Amino acid sequence: MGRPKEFEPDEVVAQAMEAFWTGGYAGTSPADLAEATGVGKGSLYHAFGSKRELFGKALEMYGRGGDELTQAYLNEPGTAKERIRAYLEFLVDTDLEAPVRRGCLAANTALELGGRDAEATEAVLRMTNRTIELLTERLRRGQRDGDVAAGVDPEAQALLLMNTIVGLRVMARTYDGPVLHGIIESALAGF
Amino acid sequence: MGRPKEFEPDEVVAQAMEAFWTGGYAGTSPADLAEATGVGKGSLYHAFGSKRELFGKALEMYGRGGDELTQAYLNEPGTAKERIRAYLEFLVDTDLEAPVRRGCLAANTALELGGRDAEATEAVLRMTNRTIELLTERLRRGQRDGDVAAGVDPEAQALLLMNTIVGLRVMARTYDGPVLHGIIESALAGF
DNA sequence: CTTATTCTTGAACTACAGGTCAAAAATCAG
DNA sequence: CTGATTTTTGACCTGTAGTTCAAGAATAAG
Repeated sequence: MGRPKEFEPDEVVAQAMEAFWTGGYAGTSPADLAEATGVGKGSLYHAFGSKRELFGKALEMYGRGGDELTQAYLNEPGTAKERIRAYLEFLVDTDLEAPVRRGCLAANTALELGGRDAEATEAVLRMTNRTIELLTERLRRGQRDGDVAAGVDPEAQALLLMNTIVGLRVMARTYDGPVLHGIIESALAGF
Repeated sequence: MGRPKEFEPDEVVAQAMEAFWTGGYAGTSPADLAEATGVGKGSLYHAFGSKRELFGKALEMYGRGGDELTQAYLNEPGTAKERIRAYLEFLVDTDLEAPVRRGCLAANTALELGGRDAEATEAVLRMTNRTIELLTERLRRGQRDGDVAAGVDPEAQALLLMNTIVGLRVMARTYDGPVLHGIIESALAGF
């Protein structure tokens, strides 16, 4: 009973996520969030407790989305290298197509809050570790399928790829498509 | 004539740079800057005009320092791979040793202001381009000296290295030494 | 010493961040 | 309809960001 909510919490979190993604944590004010979500400031506080908690939910949602996306890309038919290339190109291209270069919410958060906010740091760490895990698995499968050389260390290579991805998403702030695609090709030449 | 300044502008810029490096642009208030530099808020404004202008000077100083450092590391005796390894390890180690993980001012700025502040974006671009240039030259010299394979494309490899560096400095926010050094070794295996 | 000039200090100001709260509105149980 | 419950709304509050400014202090020229 009681008055029913006039919004879908998940939808609001999704819109808040977009706002934080574009503006950063500190750079997005409660007023901004109210405008982005169409929900009054008071209601947001009533429903989510604080700006920080809402950000937590947004980060979580981002992690889930990224996980699904990574799996989807890596599991489509093709060799490990083909699928990883497609994944990296997707990341870079969506970044470049966006009206505002905003990179990766996780990387942005790592830089903005890393070290200063334990929970956020952990959340980011979980996401990157998960991606490394998925990449490692995909490389292992590539070795079983015979399209990745047996001499490759899947975990080390996955770590290097993760590092490359993080780099790309920062470089996407200042460099353009051809440069970024060139980097992808160079990175893929390593295995 | 007139009353003499009670501080060395360069010293103040250096201290402001440290403060911005640690706290980010938005995260460092005029009050913080006054405390970090030991110069009154009013004097800072009198001498530098605005927080943004002071940040500009700090970025510039950071760029000069980075440039010198890069040259120093790359030009010491050794093969290209040895010198680049030493350079990357230096970057990672100083980052890890610092009481506060603060990464790279340029990368931090790219993420915080990239796209939103044209001047800052350009300043960052100049720095990375300069580093790429230095790496390219060093690889070319390696080819002349015979310690880098002729088949390597110096510019492409330098771009990839730059991307790796950027990645490392973000990853340094959440990962520890062994992981980061592993990434360095994997990255160096590529040429 | 006077004057012009430049710097310092601290108060003051406007704007907005982040958050709270009381009152009104919407629902359901009885 | 009444009461209990939950949400919405918008006013309101405290603190701080970023900046400005007037007054005083330190210097050099004449």
